[in-house]
Amino acid sequence: MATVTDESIKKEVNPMAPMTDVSTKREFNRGAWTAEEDRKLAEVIAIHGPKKWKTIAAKAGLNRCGKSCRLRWMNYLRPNIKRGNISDQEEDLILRLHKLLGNRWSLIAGRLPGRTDNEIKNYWNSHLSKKINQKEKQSGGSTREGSKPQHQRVVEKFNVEVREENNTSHGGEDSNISFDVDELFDFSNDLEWVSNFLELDGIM
DNA sequence: AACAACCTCAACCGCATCAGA
DNA sequence: GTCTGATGCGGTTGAGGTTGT
Repeated sequence: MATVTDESIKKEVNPMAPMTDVSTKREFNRGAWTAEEDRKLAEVIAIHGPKKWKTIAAKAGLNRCGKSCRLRWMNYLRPNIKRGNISDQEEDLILRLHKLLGNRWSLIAGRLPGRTDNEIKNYWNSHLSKKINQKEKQSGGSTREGSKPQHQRVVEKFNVEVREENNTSHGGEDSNISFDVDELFDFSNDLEWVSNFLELDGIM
C-alpha cells in the first residue's frame, strides 16, 4: 500500500544513506528513505497501526529510530496525503492562517486536509515569505507587528480548541475542519476576515 | 559546456509536552 | 508527586536540482 513517491524512487538510487556504521555514535540509518524501507514501514503500520514508533521501527526491521519512522509516515506514507501543487485557495488560506497563528505549522496544516506541517513550513519558507517581503517592500508599510497582542490571544484560544478537538476525535486521520473553508474566502481583506474569524470564535 | 549561485524540500535535531508506571 | 519513555512540534541543515553567467 505504500505509495512510493517519485522522489523516494529517485533517492533510492542515490546513496546518501550509508553513513550507518561509519558513525560510531549513531547506530541508526539516516538520510533518504528507500522504496524498500517505505514498503516495510507501511506494512508494519498496516498491521500494528501508527503508534509505538520504536516498536514499529524494530518490527519492520528498519535500522531507523522511531522518530524517523514517524516523520516518514506522517509526511509521505500516510493515506490521503496531497503532495505538491498547492492551489491558490490553499495558498491564500495558508497566508491568512499564518497571519493569525504565526509559525504554528501543525495548526495550519490541520486546516488543510492532506497537507503536512512540514510541507507547509517548506512552502512558506521558500515561496510565501518571499512573496510577503516583496509585497511589504512595494507597499512600504509593514503591518506585521501591528496586531501582536491579538495574535497571541488567537493562538492561545486556537490551541485550546484544537486540543479539545483532538481529544474528542483522536485517531482521526485528517483533522476535521471546524469552520467552512469557503467562508474564509468571502472576506475582501485581511482585517475584515480576521475580525470576522475572531467574532465567530467568540474570542473578541 | 562548465561552473557558480540560488532554490527546494526531505530529513534531522533539540526541546516541550504528554501519558503511564 | 516524580520519573521515564513516547510523541509532537518548530527550526535548521544539506543534498540534489535548477537557473544564470
